[in-house]
Amino acid sequence: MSGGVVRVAVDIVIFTLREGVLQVLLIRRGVPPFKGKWAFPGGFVEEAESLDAAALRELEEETGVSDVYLEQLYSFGDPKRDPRGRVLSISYFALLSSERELRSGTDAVDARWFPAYDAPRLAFDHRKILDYALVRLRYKLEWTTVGFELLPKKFTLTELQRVFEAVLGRKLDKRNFRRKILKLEILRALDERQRVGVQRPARLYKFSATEFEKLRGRGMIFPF
Amino acid sequence: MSGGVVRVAVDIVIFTLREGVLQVLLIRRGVPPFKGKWAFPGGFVEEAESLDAAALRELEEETGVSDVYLEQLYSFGDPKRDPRGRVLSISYFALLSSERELRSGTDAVDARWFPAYDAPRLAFDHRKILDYALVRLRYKLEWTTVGFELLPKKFTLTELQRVFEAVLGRKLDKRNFRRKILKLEILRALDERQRVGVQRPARLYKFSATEFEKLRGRGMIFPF
DNA sequence: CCAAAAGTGTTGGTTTTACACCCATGG
DNA sequence: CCATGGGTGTAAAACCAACACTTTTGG
Repeated sequence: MSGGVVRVAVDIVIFTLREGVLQVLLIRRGVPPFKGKWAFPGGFVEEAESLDAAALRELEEETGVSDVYLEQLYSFGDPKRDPRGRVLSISYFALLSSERELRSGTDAVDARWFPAYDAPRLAFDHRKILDYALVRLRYKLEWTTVGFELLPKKFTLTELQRVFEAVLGRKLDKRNFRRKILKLEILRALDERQRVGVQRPARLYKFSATEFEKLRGRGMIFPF
Repeated sequence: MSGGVVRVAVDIVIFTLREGVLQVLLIRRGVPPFKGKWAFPGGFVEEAESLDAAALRELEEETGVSDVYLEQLYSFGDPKRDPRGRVLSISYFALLSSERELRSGTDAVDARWFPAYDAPRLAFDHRKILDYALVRLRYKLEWTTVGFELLPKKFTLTELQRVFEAVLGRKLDKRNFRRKILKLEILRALDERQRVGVQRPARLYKFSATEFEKLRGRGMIFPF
């Protein structure tokens, strides 16, 4: 029994959709190293705390949100990634539905949303983490149901399409998109409508978890 | 700056194909905890060593093989997963081509291949790691080109089909399988043949990386 | 000539893509 | 009656699943 002793941090890539743009939450570092640079929210894992619990705790501490979609992304362990010494980063990615607000205590100067595809220079190796998170998000959007996590409980089909377009970075055909989504039978059409502008109100839908379970059974949803 | 101090280990799920069966390498633990139980090869990450380097080193130390397909799988950090104290496990999975032999020094009593879908009881939380590795392997087999890593440089289409069948756990149609693989245009047909039994010799193929690169460009191969 | 695995096409159903117009609403 | 986004169908191409016989070889 041997082995070097290491400190372990979690870093969380939090995505949301604002004004039809995929955005990521960054925090400006107030202390060295990389003081003044933008970085992902995160922090050290505590004694007797699981990795998932640490990620949830940091998320809650830094943004005030809980009960969000969260999954482990990758572990970065280059011995030189942190100039302070050996720090392992277990990265997570989280999806925040577009109607949710950060805790108002979160100082606007220190925490800001940036377009995920046009982020500033990042501290540490966080650029690599972001790239990896984007790959993962694009992939999961197409093959799983995580896309709904970026929307409120009730949403229109056009809003859902905007999520796909913002993440994938390309326009989709409205008719084909609707046919494909509806054929999955994972949405429940509501009687309610929503007026967005001056035009015809759009029907609202909600994600139907029971239908989703059937899909999992058919092996159509990938578990990671 | 704070944070609990943790020891970090890598654990490696090594798959290969023997006699048409997907197998996984296990090592019998000679010391507590879980003395006598089977576990994945692995060990502690050293000072100034990256996670990937640690995984490669352990692989080489415990099996004598190097230059294999290796990718990070997931990090397990339940604080109670190791009775000795806080040990993080960064799990990896590796694919060994079927013709490669372990170092003969590897004692047959202490290191053995087991059918991956019928493994014995495992130490620590290694059962969870194995399940996760199998999910990942099945998925990557269908969507990437990792399948070739389980075969020698030159192989017949039937051998390739056996890899798919062993990993996916179901029979595939020979004609459909061949059409699908050949349509990808990632194989180069060789002039050589290989006689396996008494019957008609089978044509040999090799994986063609240049064609593979074209596929990546078309977005048909997922990068993880 | 027998046994064994290699090799090879067709058809029907499903899925995907490309594409354009009418509808409901408020002002 | 205009502007705006909501909502809808069809046809061609590509893809997928099911299915059986002939070929080559050594003994």
